[in-house]
Amino acid sequence: MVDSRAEFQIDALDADNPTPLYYQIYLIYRQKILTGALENGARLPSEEELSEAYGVSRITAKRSMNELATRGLVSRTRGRGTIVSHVNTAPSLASDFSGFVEDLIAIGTTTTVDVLSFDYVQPPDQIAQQLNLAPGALTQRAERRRLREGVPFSHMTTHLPEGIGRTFERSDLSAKPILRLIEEAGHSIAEATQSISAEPAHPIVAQALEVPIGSALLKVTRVVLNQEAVPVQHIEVLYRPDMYHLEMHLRRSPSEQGHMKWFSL
Amino acid sequence: MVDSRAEFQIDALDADNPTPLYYQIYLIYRQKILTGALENGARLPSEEELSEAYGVSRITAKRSMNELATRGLVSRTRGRGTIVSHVNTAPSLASDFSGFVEDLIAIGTTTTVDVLSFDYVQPPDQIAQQLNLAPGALTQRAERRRLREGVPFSHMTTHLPEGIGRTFERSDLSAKPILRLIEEAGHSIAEATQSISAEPAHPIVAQALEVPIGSALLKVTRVVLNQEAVPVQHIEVLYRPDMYHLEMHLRRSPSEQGHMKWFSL
DNA sequence: CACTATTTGTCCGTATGTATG
DNA sequence: TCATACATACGGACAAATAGT
Repeated sequence: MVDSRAEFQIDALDADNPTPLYYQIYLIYRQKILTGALENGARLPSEEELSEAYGVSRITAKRSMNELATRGLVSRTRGRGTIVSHVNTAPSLASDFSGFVEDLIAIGTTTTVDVLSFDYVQPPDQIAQQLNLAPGALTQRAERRRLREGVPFSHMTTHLPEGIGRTFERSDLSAKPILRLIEEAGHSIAEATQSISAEPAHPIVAQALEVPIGSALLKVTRVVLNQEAVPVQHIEVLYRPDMYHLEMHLRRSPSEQGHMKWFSL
Repeated sequence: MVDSRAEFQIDALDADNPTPLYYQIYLIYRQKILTGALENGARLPSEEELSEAYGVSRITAKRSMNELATRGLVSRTRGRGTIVSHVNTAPSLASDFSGFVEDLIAIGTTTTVDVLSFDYVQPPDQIAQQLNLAPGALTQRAERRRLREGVPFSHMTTHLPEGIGRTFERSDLSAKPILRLIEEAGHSIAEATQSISAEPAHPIVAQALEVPIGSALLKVTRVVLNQEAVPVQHIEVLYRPDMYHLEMHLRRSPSEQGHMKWFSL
């Protein structure tokens, strides 16, 4: 029953969280600007209003605004206030489920691939299990990064059974989609199971995607099977939410009209 | 070409991020424990190893471990080290796309609903547009929270056109699924468009979901249409990734065998 | 033109939190 | 545990630019 909240009144910040207050407020408005909730030219609350709304001193409110200003998201002028000075140039790519991003040459923009690491390792238990591997078996682990117009876009970690991995080289990974390499190794791809969640950016991933540590990423984990139902690939992809999102269409199944059942298209 | 990285070497923490170092390290291991990457009984690195790996003083490393200990995630004993003492009791709920979570009375566990706020407002432009409303039209905005076994699970913000909203009361929202209320208002639900992304926890949401501000949440935005293709609901749901994820099965479409096309089941 | 309200810029002193050796 | 350095946050006070009356 948390209802003591007027029109634009905002509840107190998290006191348990040691993240500085000015930074928490900075993050809130940064998000509003990057998601387009606050458009270019929009005026932010005054320092007085902010300190009122969040229950902080004016100095702290000011600092959060200055943080936005030094990163070029807003411009500030005495007597005029704080104005958004950021044009949302790159609307986030959308993907429906008709194709993997692997093959997104769509939308006119091209993406490039960086291979960040490439080696053969004993995979974590969970991955070994999902790939149905014998204990101690090796996998080819590759970390790659996809960029659109030079901006990092997604971070992919793939594990392939060693037998498949040995059929190609590190350099092939930046040239061809990995699913094509698997097919060239003689495995006809048939189906996949996919899990979608969210995860904070690990320091390594944060660096690769050029986002702050701990910022929210969309996570897709997928196990791909060949026609004999043998797992041939485990992939975990972390997407920058400001550059990518999934879209899908659901339609109610006629036979289940009374039961709120749906299926996706 | 970021490849300067040994086996378990971990890169430096984010210096730009003013979040305290001990807290950043705490969050990293908290995540590993909650996601099950570190299972109950597993041993964490020693303070010495941590301070080495992250480039911080031993005191800072110690503090991050103590933070885990005071929250009951690990237990620490002199000479023995730091041991995970957390059993992953509630494996995260999975939903395929055969049913909305609205009606997840499945899996034996029951969920309850809190109504956090309930009012009539002029919606943000983007929502007004997606609901195809005239400028200035009102919507019923309700913020609700879903809990499983007392633990907050998801935060839902719904907007309904005023005409539909007026057909029921605030108290109905905690008793019946909202889609059922819409149907009782005479709208037969036919299809929906859904967008999936990730978002950091806003202070208000963080409080409602009992997670740290800024932690990663799974975001699902859905517009539901009735049989006449008129939008009847806009809903934005934020899920705790440790308690919920989406799962789906993809099968290659036979006709597109050569083009890496898939469709979901 | 002055007058006023608004809003940001700058400065002080002090208390507390973070991180180091 | 201690001493030290630095960052964060507070309240208060005053200056300077902007916009409207």
